[in-house]
Amino acid sequence: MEAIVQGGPVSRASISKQTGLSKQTISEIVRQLEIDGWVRETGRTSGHIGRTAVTYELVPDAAYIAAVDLGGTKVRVAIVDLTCQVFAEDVAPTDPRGGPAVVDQIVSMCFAAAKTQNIARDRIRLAVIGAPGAPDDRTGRILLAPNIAGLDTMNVAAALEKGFGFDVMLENDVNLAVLGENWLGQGQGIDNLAYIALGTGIGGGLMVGGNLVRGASHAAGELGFLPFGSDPFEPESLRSGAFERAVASGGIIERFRAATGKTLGVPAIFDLASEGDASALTVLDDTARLLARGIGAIAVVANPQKVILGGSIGLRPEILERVKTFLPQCFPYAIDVEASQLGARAAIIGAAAIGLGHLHNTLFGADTPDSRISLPPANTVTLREVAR
Amino acid sequence: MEAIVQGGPVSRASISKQTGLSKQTISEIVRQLEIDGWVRETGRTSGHIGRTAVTYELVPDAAYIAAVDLGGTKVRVAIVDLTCQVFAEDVAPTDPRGGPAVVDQIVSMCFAAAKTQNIARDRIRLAVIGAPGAPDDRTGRILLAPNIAGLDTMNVAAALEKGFGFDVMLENDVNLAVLGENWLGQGQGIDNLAYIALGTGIGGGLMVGGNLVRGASHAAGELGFLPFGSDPFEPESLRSGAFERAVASGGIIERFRAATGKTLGVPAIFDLASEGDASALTVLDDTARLLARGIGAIAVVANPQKVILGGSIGLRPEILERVKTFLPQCFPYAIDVEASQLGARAAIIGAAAIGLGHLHNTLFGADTPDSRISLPPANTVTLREVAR
DNA sequence: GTTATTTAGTTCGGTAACAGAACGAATTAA
DNA sequence: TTAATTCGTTCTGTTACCGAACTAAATAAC
Repeated sequence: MEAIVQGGPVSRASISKQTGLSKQTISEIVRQLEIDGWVRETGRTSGHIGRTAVTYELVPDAAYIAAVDLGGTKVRVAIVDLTCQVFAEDVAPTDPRGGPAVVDQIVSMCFAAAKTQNIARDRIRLAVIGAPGAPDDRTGRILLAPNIAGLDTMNVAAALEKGFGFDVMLENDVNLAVLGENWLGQGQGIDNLAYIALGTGIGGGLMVGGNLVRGASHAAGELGFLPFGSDPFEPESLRSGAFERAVASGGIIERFRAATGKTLGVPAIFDLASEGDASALTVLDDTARLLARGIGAIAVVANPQKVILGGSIGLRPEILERVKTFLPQCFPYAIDVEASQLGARAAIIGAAAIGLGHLHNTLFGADTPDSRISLPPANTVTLREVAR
Repeated sequence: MEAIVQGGPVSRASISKQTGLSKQTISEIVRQLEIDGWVRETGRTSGHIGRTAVTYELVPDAAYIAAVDLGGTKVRVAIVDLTCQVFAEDVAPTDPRGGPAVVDQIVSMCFAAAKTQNIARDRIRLAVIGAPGAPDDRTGRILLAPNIAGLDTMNVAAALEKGFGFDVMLENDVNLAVLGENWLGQGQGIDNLAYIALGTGIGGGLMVGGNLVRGASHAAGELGFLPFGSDPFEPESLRSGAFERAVASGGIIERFRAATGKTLGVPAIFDLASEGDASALTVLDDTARLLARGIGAIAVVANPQKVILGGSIGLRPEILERVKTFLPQCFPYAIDVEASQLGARAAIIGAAAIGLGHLHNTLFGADTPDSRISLPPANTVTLREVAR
């Protein structure tokens, strides 16, 4: 029934052709789905030779998914239906107490958002939570997430499932971002895709052969520890990452301070650069050179077709244009690099992607030939803002 | 029928338990395989309560595979049976004319090796060729292989299939090596595995989630272009790789020459180091530090559980012990690093692995849930040398 | 030695997930 | 109006399994 998910109104004969299954088989399956309430008739085709066909579509509000992007400073939630239409969305500062307080915050924000649209709680079937660090499937803990207290000492997944009353999936937030780009962003249709989030820190998400790369201990993409930018053998590099020290906002501020004696924030340094300040321009150049090298390192290992930049610094056009200048100077073949158009919403969209794929699979018993996520195509999806 | 492949003599009831299929289904399948000549009875179980069972095994010589490791200087071929027993093996210098001459050389070496064991040509069902560079599935060419002339201007796959008279598969040689390690080497049972071949040059093979990483243009693993070791913005680095210039044999020789004024080959430098020569020891230390950083870079992107070192330099114990010292100094968490025990044979074994997996799949119509290769377990496999 | 228990293997009849063939239904084209 | 095309249903069939029941053949217990 991927054919119904994959397209808008569709006839049974059309599904038969797309899937190679016989018309009688498709008729039977669609009959059952209609009885169960998952699909409905939308009308008939017209304007072509031959008998007109009855068209069917997925019933969008048969179920909803809660998508959450949990960050060290903010938490963003959204309620989406089976066609990924966003019915409710909210952003709030992350509860600084961490642990159970954050769990409670997530649950109540989701249910509050649903309530603003009169979506009953029992229509929400699944929640997907993107969080910094490495979610541990076996223990339900979130490891390597120093920005939020208490998540590595409790079973976050179980607590969320208890609070929500339905299934919860945890995933790294940058991994969700690359999924979101792959689904609705500039990474559509690309099986080998990298995403770099550069801001206060730096992290990466990677898809290889259409699959997310998590790694043996879910530590893939910890780009801050690339062994260049500063001396990787220094103790400070072991703690916070040789590359992150140099390329993220702290490194930018430090390089500007070393050149000018002044301590400014990153936005102010970008402002000075746009006014032609020589030191600021040099700092941006050095940042972009480092980022180009980081992109080269990813390309050497995994050969992505495209690299998408996100994060407060990664989204800056000044950085992208410089990276495009420097990358060909330090890497032997062309790599497509773009700034994310989804921006801060990439992870939410990725969460919705995982949730929809999971829900579709469990509802329709789909047996995908690999672990690729099967989703509606981008042109059937609308992202509708709602007033908060 | 993976159960038969996966174990030695096995009873139908045992297969039924392993696979969850019913006894009657298994009986029927085994009957058909026996009729077709793929399996045969080996005897009966004994010494347990209940009826004794008839045991079956794969008929090893029902088919053979030709495994080939094509390098710039040598070509190594092997003929293996369905249990990966090596019946014939040969090594020869690669024909320097390249192109069609190399194709002819491969074909004739394989058939000659088979003839030494009286294996009829029509018993060989498949050839797997590992070559440097990037095999292009669409055109049958091998790109990025400067060491062997003419492979990027002809359809190598088609020429080999014409010469052999059966199917041919092409794959990158380092990718085959990591597969070999994953199957019969120290990477057994590891889904996230990296292999580094360091000698005249450097290359990497990577498995993520049990799958080979080839990348968008099959350029994954070109470790020579990691952006450190030397300045990646220098034109020479763009040509031959900033990292490769520094860490491979050319870089070792150059660093020793710069320190001593003498030009020696790599083996001689290692000899001097074992005699306590301070400059030679420093050169080895620097090489290992660079290699440790390279391992760190792979770990940052893909988080492998283990890294296996191969190649003439990578196999040196002096390098491994230094890498183990330096890696914890520049990377925040432990990575298991080992020197390959398969050594120069890793790629041949990987070729046999791919060939066997492919053959098993086509013969038994196996529908694996993902693209993992299904192979006999290591303990049923013998690598038997034959006199040449 | 006989009986009880356990495990292997076969037979019989059945289900689920499809499919080919045929044909009626409903539209446009000639 | 007829011909051609496409949709959808009915009827019958195939394949890849399965449960239930039973026979066969071994060890364990008495």
